Amino acid sequence: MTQPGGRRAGTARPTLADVAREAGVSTALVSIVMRGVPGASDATRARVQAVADGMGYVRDERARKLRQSSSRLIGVTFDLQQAFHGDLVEHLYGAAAARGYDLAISAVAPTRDEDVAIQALLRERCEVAVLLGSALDDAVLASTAQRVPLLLVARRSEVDGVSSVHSDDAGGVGLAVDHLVSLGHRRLVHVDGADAPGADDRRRGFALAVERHGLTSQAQIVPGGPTEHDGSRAAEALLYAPARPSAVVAFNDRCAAGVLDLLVRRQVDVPGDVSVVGYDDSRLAVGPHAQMSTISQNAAEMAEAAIDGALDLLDGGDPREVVLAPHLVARSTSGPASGTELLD
Amino acid sequence: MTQPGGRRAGTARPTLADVAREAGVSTALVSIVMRGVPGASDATRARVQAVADGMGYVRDERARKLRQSSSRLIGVTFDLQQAFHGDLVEHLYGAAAARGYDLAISAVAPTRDEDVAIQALLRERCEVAVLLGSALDDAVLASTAQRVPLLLVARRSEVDGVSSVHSDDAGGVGLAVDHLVSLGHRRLVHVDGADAPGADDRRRGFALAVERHGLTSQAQIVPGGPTEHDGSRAAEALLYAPARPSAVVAFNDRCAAGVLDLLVRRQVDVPGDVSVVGYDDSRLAVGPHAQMSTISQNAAEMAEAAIDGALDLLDGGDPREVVLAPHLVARSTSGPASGTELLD
DNA sequence: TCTCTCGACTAGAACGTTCTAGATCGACGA
DNA sequence: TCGTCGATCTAGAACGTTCTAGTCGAGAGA
Repeated sequence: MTQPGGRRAGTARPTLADVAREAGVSTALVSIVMRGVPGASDATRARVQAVADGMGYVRDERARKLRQSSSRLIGVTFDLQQAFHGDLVEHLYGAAAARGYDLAISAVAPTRDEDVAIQALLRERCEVAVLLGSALDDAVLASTAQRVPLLLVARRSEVDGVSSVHSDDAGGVGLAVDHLVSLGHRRLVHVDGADAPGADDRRRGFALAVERHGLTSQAQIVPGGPTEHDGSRAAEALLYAPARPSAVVAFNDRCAAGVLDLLVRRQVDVPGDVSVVGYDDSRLAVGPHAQMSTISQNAAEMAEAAIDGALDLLDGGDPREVVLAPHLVARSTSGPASGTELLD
Repeated sequence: MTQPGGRRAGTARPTLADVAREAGVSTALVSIVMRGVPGASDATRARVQAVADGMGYVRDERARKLRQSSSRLIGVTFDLQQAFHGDLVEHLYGAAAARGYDLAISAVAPTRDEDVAIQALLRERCEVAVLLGSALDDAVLASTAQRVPLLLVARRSEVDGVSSVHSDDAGGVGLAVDHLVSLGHRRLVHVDGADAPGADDRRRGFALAVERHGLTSQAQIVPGGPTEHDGSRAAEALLYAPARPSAVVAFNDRCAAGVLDLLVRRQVDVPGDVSVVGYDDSRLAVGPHAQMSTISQNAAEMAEAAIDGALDLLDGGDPREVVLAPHLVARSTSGPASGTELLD
């Protein structure tokens, strides 16, 4: 007994034809009414709409997209574990809807490869794929770009034919350094992101910024990584360093959270003794356990730029790289340098 | 110039008909080969496959699902902001694939209502909808259930015709209490979840458990909430309480993180002076800043149960409630009660 | 009165699959 | 020699929508 009485109500969903029969008109007319396009009188429009509502008609997106010449569908891959991706996806929904496009989202996770996620999108026949923080290497990106127009978000692309939207990582770290220097800090340290995407740029940005302020000799770059654990480990090492820094610029918020946690545990006053600045303005930054000063990438702006870039690519525009300006969000983990700092 | 030369390569994706023409066979045969079903000789199978690969053929999932009597599609709504939902979605992918089903995921976020997310799934014609931690009220759930079989995850359902999979919240809190009592703790406090889903059950579970241990008079339930901030606030109040508790059972991990953060800031030793147990075993629990003892809901098991329940519903099975046993994960925020505790 | 236009509506062909119902053909047993 | 069978392949109809190319009146202009 697979189909009989036990079957859920409403499983046989009404189609255009059902509505048309009920209303005594053609399917084409119902289609016109449902889409809200001109071609029907107000009277019949109202009548058909009422019948459709009464029957609980919901259009079949699959059939619609199959028929339409363009599917008006944007594919998005994102990492389930990354909070910032969540923010981006949320705003992508809005940005796409505003331009009359739908989103097909496909998740990436430890047990679900990026390839698998992209393949699923291709099968959905999205017109363009937006990859959030892709970890694919250039060769794979290039071959994927043969199949579908590609736009990378939060990652740079050197691959021919692939657009990208990312923030100015070097500049962002520069903002953090400027902020700390303006608070009187002189001994700055950067806990870097090791080989994480964007780590090179942020390292470079730190080096440039401290040089700009003439503080290179007092600055230091220590090995870190993208996780709390990396931050924690790096902070521990710093505590035993001969000249303890007065301010830390971490690779990202998770790393900064690790740094903060260790400092708090060791009774180091933040920001009294040491200031800490993160990067991303993820949800980690706004918990009460860390009203973290950080560099914000502005997910909404990034999402808008991504959708714009994707549609431009669809219109035959040339691939391009959009670099967004990040901005500083000063919260409670950064403050004036202590007296001893100012003296040296 | 919308279509001309600038167009991305590969935009016109090959169809079954293209492959068939190229290989000199019928579309039906290509379909047979692509699906890997019997009905083609090994020789032609290999030849057609080669042609398809050469042309970069990818099947159109939309057309396929339109044609198939059953779409073999499971719709899932999840909250982009909740880490545990991410874990669940990951395992849902696996569980669905193992049973030959695809997943259509639709996100819920502050700017994207659950209604909107569900409507999108209905348009995709999924056969059954799995709602993670739905916040819809019973009336809306009931009317939605008229349109598509419904299964709630991580939430109880009193609604007729709706299945659910959730863990035994009361029992889980009981495990936490048992654990703490076995470590010698006597003065227990529960920072509750206010009106968050599941908070009632957990509150009840705490009351039952302390009663079971004959500790009701020394136990206390204080108002909290589901966020770090709530936990922090509650912990602050506890520090000023006349009889400081020796162990805290928090509503969830975020709440526990808030508690922990405040305790650490106030130089309260965890678990030396106070033990803290969370609930969820989310990623929050495993950061280095809090190797948190917690109650784990086991996302993988829950996802399996959800898919099983959803497919059972599809097969005409009666709606049912599956209650999973949570288990304790003892990490470093819970330890033996201090001497003073043991004396009283 | 005859044509012309315009609004309201419809018939039927797509879209790219899968499925049902054959067709074709060589082999094999009687 | 003939029918039968199984393996291999194909024609054509679905699926539910949108789109193209109409039809049909009614009113306007000549």
